[in-house]
Amino acid sequence: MPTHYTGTVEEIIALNTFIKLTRATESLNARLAAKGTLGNLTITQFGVLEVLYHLGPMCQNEIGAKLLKSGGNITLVIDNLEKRSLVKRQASPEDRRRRTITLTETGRKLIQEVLPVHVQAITAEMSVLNPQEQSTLANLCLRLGKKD
Amino acid sequence: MPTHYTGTVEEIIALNTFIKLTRATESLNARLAAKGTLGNLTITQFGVLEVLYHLGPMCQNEIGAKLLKSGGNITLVIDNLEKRSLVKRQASPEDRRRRTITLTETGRKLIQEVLPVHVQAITAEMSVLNPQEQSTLANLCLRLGKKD
DNA sequence: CGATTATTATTCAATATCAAATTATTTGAT
DNA sequence: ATCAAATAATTTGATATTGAATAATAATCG
Repeated sequence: MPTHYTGTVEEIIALNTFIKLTRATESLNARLAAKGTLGNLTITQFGVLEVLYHLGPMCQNEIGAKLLKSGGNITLVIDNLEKRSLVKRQASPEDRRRRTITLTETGRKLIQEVLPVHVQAITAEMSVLNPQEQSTLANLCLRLGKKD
Repeated sequence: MPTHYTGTVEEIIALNTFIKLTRATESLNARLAAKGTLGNLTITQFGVLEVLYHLGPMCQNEIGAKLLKSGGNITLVIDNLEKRSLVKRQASPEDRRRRTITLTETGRKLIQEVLPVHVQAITAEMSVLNPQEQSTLANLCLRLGKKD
């Protein structure tokens, strides 16, 4: 029904699964964005603050690796966060190529305030599946996402 | 382990599932992009050609609804496809606000050529899960993506 | 009929995103 | 120790993406 592609049974199943996975992720994110629980942050900005909050200061490279984003992208996102004084760049003493990124007090306060609200929103959206179903989904996704 | 957030069991499970879902989708797409099976098309351009190929000519609005993209975005993507002569805009006779988008012969040839290769790549990536697991995943995602 | 409302596409401004090129620095091998 | 290769950040150019504003057209309702 969703797939109009003609191919082997294996291909139809794979394509159908891929499409549903993609659509679930996109529509979930669209609904979360519509709820406005991200506190005037983009998804990626939120991700950067969140990773700094939970894992402590780190260089841009590491942030990019955690979030699966390119270096050039992280440079821009950090630029925009820095303009709003949510993070700051510091020279790294051991390696002068690196800039260590730290949360400012403002940044910490913001993520502390926004995170629980956003987690609530995620929890509400996910609740169409019961905990066991969610765990099943998480495990399947974990295997699919491997190789990172 | 992946989630450093402190909250209720329900929240932890939901957040963990959400993160794994997001990462699976992103890393899957990154690996597919790396394979270069998209024939010099971006994901969205591919999506536009694919939907026109399988569902026939339609106006930009409809394309946007299918792909969950904004109107402004579709205008630009169609612009870029039109520059490469892969689609063309036609005035709609019944409604002069609409532009009907049609595949050109070049566009049809391209998507016919690229689609099977890309489906193969998707099938290969999905094959870490057996067909039954894929179906389970598809069903869970379908329920999660509802409300579109 | 005529005015209000809705819909379609476009434009604009801001942010995201990647890949490729560049610069600065570090590391490793000889 | 020196030189080559690797790594970190930045810049640039192209495309994506949204939301808001606008213009053109259509539909509705009083």
